[in-house]
Amino acid sequence: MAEARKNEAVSLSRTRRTLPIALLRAREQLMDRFRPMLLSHGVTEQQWRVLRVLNENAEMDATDLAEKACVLGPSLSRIIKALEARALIHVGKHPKDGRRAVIKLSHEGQQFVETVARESAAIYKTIEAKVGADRIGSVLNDLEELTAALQSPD
Amino acid sequence: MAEARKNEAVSLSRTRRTLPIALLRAREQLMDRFRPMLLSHGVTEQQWRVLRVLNENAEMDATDLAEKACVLGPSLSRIIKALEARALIHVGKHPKDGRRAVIKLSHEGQQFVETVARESAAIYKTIEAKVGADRIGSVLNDLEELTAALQSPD
DNA sequence: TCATTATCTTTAACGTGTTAAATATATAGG
DNA sequence: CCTATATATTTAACACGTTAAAGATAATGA
Repeated sequence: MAEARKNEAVSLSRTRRTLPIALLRAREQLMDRFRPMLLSHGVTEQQWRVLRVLNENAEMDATDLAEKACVLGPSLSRIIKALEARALIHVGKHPKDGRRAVIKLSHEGQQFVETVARESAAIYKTIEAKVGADRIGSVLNDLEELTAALQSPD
Repeated sequence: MAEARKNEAVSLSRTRRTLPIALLRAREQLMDRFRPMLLSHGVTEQQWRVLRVLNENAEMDATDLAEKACVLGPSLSRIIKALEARALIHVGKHPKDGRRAVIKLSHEGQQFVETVARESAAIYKTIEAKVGADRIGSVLNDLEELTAALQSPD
């Protein structure tokens, strides 16, 4: 059994100690705590990101919304249909540029966001209590630096 | 424009400075650098994770493989079919437990992993050069601590 | 003005994520 | 031995991720 554990440790150091997988695992651990709540409100994680971004920006076109909510264009097209069908958002056209959509929260959408945001904040607090706000801050700083470094030219 | 930038900064501090989104963004930045290479070899990111884990473990059942490769059971079922159809893996049954599968790399699979692993390592090195090995190590440590804290009881 | 090129959004096709349920085999208790 | 329960894997259904391409509108230049 000591031997088996040794082999496992070796394999972990190879695939697990790699940035993409470490990021994926950490994210799974986190989302496992949010998903049941989102499911109970009938939204997916991605739909929720879109709603939150809209709540902070009043009016956006699809390109900006996709960028800030971290979803791809094709996914956003489907999400917009779903959210519009539930009357959580309004979709119009830009008056000066017929290509652009103008997307905003409906009144129901705003109320929905408030409700879910409260529950989301409560879950985030339990995570903070467990992990430590300082550690979360340090991870966020590291991740921002990492992302910035990857985006820099060359 | 200074005003527009200020608004943007505020919104970023709200949705962007949140653990799930920061993890997602960092991961996207990284995978954008690996995906074209994987696509050129005809494997998805998830299939590649499965192959790598198999390369480090010789023989596994589906449950362990799914856990270590960070894919869900239903996804693994589909991935196994795809990789078996390409003869990159062999799938058998556990001799003492008819429920379990026994999955291992084929000879072609081993060669495939070697080829792709070389290119993958080269890409990882360019990332290391850009980001700094020290920073990567620090992010990995933070993420491991975060994941451990989230998994701890209560 | 007209054709060309660029930009915004959607559609298509296929693979994966997620949840629930089905299937098959093992194990435990009576 | 037989039934009930647990475990391993697959299937189903629906949403998103990813790439490529199509459709629609703007901007550009001859």
